[in-house]
Amino acid sequence: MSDFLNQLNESQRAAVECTNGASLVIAGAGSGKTRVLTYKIAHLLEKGIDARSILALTFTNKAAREMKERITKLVGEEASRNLQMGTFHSIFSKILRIESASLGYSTNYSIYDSSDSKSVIQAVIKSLSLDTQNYKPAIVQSCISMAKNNLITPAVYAASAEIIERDKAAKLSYIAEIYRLYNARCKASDAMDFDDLLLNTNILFRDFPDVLAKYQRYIRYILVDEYQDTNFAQYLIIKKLAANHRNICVVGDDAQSIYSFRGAKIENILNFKNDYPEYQLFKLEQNYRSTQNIVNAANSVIAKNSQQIPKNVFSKNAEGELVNVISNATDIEEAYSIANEINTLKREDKVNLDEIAILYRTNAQSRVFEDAFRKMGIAYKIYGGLSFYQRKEIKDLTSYFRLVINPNDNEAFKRCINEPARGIGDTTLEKLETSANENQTSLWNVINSEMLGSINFNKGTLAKLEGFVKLIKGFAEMVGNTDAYNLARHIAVASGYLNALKEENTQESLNRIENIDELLNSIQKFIDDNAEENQIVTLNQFMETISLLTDADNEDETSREKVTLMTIHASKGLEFNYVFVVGIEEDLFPSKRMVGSPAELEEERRLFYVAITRAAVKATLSYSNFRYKHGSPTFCVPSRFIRDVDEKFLDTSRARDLYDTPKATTDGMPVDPRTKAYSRDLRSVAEPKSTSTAVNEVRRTLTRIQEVNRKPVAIPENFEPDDPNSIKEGMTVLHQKFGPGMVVSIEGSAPNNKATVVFEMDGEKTLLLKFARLKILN
DNA sequence: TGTGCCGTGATTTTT
DNA sequence: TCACGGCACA
Repeated sequence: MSDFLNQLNESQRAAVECTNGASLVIAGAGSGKTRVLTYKIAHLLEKGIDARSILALTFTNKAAREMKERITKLVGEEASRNLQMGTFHSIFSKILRIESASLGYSTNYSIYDSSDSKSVIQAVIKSLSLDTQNYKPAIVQSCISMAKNNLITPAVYAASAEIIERDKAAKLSYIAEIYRLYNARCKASDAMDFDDLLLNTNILFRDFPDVLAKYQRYIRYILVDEYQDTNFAQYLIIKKLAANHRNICVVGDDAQSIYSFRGAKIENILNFKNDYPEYQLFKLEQNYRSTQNIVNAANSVIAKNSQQIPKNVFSKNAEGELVNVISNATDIEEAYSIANEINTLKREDKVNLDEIAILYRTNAQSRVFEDAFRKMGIAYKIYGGLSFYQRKEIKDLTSYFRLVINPNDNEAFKRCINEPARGIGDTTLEKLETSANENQTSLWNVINSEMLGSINFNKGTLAKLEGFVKLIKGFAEMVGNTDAYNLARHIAVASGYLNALKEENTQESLNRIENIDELLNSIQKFIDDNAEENQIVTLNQFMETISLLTDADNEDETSREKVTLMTIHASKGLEFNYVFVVGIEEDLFPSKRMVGSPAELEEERRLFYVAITRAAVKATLSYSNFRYKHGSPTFCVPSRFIRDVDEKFLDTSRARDLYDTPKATTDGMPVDPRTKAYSRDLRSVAEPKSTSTAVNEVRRTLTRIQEVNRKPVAIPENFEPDDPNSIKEGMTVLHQKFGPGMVVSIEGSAPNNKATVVFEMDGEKTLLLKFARLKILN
C-alpha cells in the first residue's frame, strides 16, 4: 500500500478509509474535499477494485477531468483508465445511447441545449397563439425544467390539481399544454434536452428493471461530488443504482448550496440519514485555504442562516489581514479604485495577476471593470457571456453536423436550411412546419417523403428543397467512412457556408472564419486524442462529447497573468489569493427578487459565503453609493450582508455610511442631498464618450434636422420606373422618395444586384435594383 | 428575401 | 446600456 494516506489529516483519512457502506462527508470550504474524493478512489483502486465498477459523478466536466488527472498521478494510467467518471449528464447520456431503443429514441439522438429548447418553446407558444407578454419563453422553460427535475412528466403535470391550480393563479394555465407539445416536438426531433437526460434515465430504470439490474451489477461503488447541488432526478438515480450494495459516498457542503433555482435540493444532503440510516458521517472542518480572519468572517455570516448542518470550520493558518470594506461614490470609481489597488499589489507585493479575482452577482457588472482595466493596462480574462459553442457560426456549422447525424433534428434543420441563403424563406419553412406538426413528424421527413407533394409549392421551391435533401444525404453517406475532421471540413465547404463568409469579406466575417478554423482544429485534436488502431474517429463521436461541453472546458493555457472576472456562481470550487467581491448593495446582492422569501434570502447569503471563502490571503468587500443600472444612475445602499459580518474581522476605515440606517426606500430615488454631489462625481470620473458614439449622435441629430427640413421632391405625375437591368454606373436617376441622384457603382448579379447611388438630398444609399424603382434621367 | 429602426425589458445557470 | 423581436420598406 502506498503511503499517500499519510498525506491526509485524521478526518480526511477516516473518510478515505471508509470504503464500504454509505458515508456522508460534510466538507467545509477549503477543507480538502477534492483531495478526499481522489484519494478515496485511488485507495479503492489500490485495494484491487476494478476501475470499471467505480462510478464518480461531478457537476462539471472540468472537475471530472482534474480529479481523473490527480488519480492517474497517484495510481498510474493503467489502473485509472477505465474509471466511470464524469458529470451526471455525460455518464447517463452514454447509458441512454446504449439503451435508447427501449425508450423509443435512436442511438444518435440529439441533445438540445438551453437555446434549442427555448426556441422550441417559443414556437409552441406561437402555434398556440398565446399572449407573448404573459407567456415568456424563459419562464415557461424554467417551469418545464423544474417539472422534469422533479420527475413530473407532461401527463403527471396535467393531472396534478395542485400544479394546475398554481399555474391558473399565475395566469399561466396553458403551461401544461405547452409542456405536452414541447415534449412531443422534441420526441419527433429525436432529441432530448439536458433535463431529459436525467428524467429519461429514471424512466428507463423504472420501466426496465432488467436494465437497472444490469447497471446495479456492474457499478459497485458510487461517489458523488457537490451533493448539495443535486436535484430530485439525480438523487433518485443514485439511490436506485446504490440500492443493493449501498456503497455510496456523497460529499458536499450545505453552506455552499447555491443552485436551488436550477432545481437543486438542499434536502438531499440534509435527509441522507433517512435513506441510509447505517451511514457514517465525516466532517472536514479544518480549512487549509484561508487565513483565520477570512474563515471567521465567513462563519459569522453563515451563522445568520437557520437551515444548516452544525459544523465548526476553523483555520490554523496565519491570522492574516482583516477583511477590507471599501465604499465608493460610483460604480465607475469602484472599478478604478480596485484597478489602482491591483496595480499596487502587482508593483509592491509582486503579486501575479492570476492570483486575483473580481467576483460579482451579475454578469452585467463586468463592464465597468473591463473598461477600467483596459484603460489602466491590466490584463484580465472574463468568464461567462457567450460561449464558443454558442457563437452563431459555430452553432450554424455544428447544426449541419447534427442534421447529418440525426436528420430529424428540427432545430438543426431550421438553422441550416437557409444558411447560407438558398432562397428558402420563412413562408416555405412555415408551411413545412405546419405539415410536420400535423403529421407528428420531423421537417426532414416532410421534405424527404410524399408529404411534400401535398403542400402547394411551386417548381422553384421544390427544386431548392430537393437540392437541400441531396446535399445532406451526400454528407450522411460519408459519416461512416470519413474521419471527423475531413467530413467537417467538407461540410463547411460543400454547404457553401465558408464561401458565403468569404464573400462577405468584412472584419466580422473574417473573425467568423477564424472561429470555424478553430472548431476544425479542435476536431483534429479530438481525433488525435481518441484515435484507436485501424479505426477512424467519426463526426458522431465528436458531437457526442461537445454537446455537453461549456466554455469553462476550453480554458486556454495562454491566459496566465490575467485577473479573473466572474460571477460568484462561476467561482464555486475555485480559490484565489486576493478576492474582491464587488457591488455588495441592497437590491443587487441580495438580488431585489430574493428579499421577499426567507429561503431565497438564505441562498443569497450562502452565495455571499461562497464569495468570501474563495479568498486565501485577503478578501475585499466593496460597494458603491451610485451605480448605472440599465443605463440610468441609481442610488444604492450597502448590503445587509456586510452588516452580517462580525465587525471584529472587518477593517471599515475606508467604508463610509456602512452602519447608517438606510434612508433609501425601495420605491423610487430618495431625495438625498448627497445625490447631486454623487452625480457630479459620476461625471468627473466617467470617461468622455467614445468618438464613434459622438459621431453617431451627430449623425442622428443631422438626420432629424434633414427630415424636418426636407422639401418634398417634385415627382412627375406619371412616374414610371425603368427596367432595373438598363441602369448602369454613371447614370443620373430619379427616386420617388430620395429625388435625383447619381449611380456610382453596381455590384452583384441580376436579379440581386445592388446599386450605390449618391442622392442630392440624402447622400449615399445602397439600393437593391429590383425594388428601387429608379427612373433614368440622363 | 433581407435589413434597419423602434420599442421593450432586463438574475444567478456546473449540463 | 444593450440585445432582441416585430415590422415596415427596399
